[in-house]
Amino acid sequence: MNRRGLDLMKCKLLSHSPLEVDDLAAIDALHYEQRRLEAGSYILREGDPSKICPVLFSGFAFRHKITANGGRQIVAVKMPGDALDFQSIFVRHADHCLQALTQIEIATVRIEDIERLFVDYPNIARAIVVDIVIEASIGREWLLNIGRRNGFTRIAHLLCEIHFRLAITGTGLLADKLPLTQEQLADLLGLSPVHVNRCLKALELRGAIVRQGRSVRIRDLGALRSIAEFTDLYLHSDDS
Amino acid sequence: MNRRGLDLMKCKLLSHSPLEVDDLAAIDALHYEQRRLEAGSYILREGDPSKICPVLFSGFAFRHKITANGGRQIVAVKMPGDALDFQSIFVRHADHCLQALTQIEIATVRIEDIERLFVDYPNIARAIVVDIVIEASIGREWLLNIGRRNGFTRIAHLLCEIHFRLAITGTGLLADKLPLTQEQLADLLGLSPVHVNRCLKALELRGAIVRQGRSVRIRDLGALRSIAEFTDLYLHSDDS
DNA sequence: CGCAGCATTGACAGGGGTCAATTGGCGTGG
DNA sequence: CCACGCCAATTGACCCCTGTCAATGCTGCG
Repeated sequence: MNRRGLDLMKCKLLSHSPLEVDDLAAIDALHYEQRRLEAGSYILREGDPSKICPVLFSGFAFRHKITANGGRQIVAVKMPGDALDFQSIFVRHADHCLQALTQIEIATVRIEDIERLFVDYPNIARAIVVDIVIEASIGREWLLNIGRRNGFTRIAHLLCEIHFRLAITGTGLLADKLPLTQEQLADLLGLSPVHVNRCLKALELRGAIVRQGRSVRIRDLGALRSIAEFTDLYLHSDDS
Repeated sequence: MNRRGLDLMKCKLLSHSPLEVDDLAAIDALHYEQRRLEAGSYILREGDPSKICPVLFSGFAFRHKITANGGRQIVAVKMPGDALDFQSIFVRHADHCLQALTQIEIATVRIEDIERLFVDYPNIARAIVVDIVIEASIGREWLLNIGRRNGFTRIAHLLCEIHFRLAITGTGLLADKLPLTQEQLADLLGLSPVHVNRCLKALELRGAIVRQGRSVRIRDLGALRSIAEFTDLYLHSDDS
């Protein structure tokens, strides 16, 4: 069976926390069920009780919340190797929805198994919490991004972030195309789809990105970084 | 010596996590130094190494981040009883600034002492992580608030949140006045000070709040809740 | 090859930002 | 106890960024 997903997760955890051989062995020994989900499938809905902790093998997923009058805000994006819901270990109900962005493959691990790892393996426990803390840090940067940067800069910043986060497990956005529609970008950035389109056009005029068909690709990472004044400190990628 | 602050913290932790007698005793045995800080004092700056974990005895504090061109965004507000920086246990450098909002009293505990609690007392470890997870959940709601609600609704939502969070340790905002200037409200909500003023005026016209002098007070919590479509699910106040 | 859904564009409007002047509250010093 | 000065709040004028609406192009898929 394909274990690439768990390897990616180990890679992610190792990027910020020191794990020993027996820690890694314990992760390898995890029992899980692999499933493939179509783009748009719900993995978890707001208010659901916590039962599983899915790990993302391939594809992208996201968390979102919805306003009473229908406004949707994406509050986190998850990438291959990410554990999708460590927090279920700690609270009874989900405070947001978790949904597949592209077609994805996930491994569902029973929450009790993760809890056992948390109790029995201090290094893993720490790695899990570091993971939660880093996601929170990314959330804070998003608050700054949405609250205090204009559309143009905001998009540039997001593209930088996705690039650097993908780089942690090997690839970056320079190589791949962005797996987000403009409507999803809009929900992610607190903008309207139309305005996202305008800003993307402006970024292309500046030579920072290329658009071909329905896909976006980074062309000049340096330009993008300087537009966004991007620093990757908040990703804590070399912290321990 | 005044132990009211640590009692408040125990109260906060107990509101979401079951702690036993010996857990509470371990907290009581913590060695700490009490300090008083003026409004505006920095407790921690972005990039600082992690050395201490302050607990807020009285007054309010906040986290903020700054854009390269000077825009400031407040990304969290902390209230009496809150531990201000559990996350320092897990990452090497601060990714944001931590500052006193009003005059405050804090107890500084050495990070090693908290780490020891984390390792030796599983219940406390869990309570600490739950605390981190809840702060992250609040951050997600703020993303929704800033990204998808207009100024008027956005302020109403914030006032509701502060009221309910204060209620966890006994008081609510109905009784007290809001300890935030309009400029701070602006930085908190991703608005301009002028627009905050306009929205507050509108909220007063609706009868939801009262303003006297420089202070804001909730007058009709029900009205405020229905304007903001407020639910306190994301505060996880009765989760375990 | 035709349809469905996303992307693109223009026109227009409004929420919210900016600037600047004025008011008002409150602490401080005389 | 009053006057002064500072800082926050308030207000009006103006404009731009961004949202909304609607029409038109694309493009990938069945």
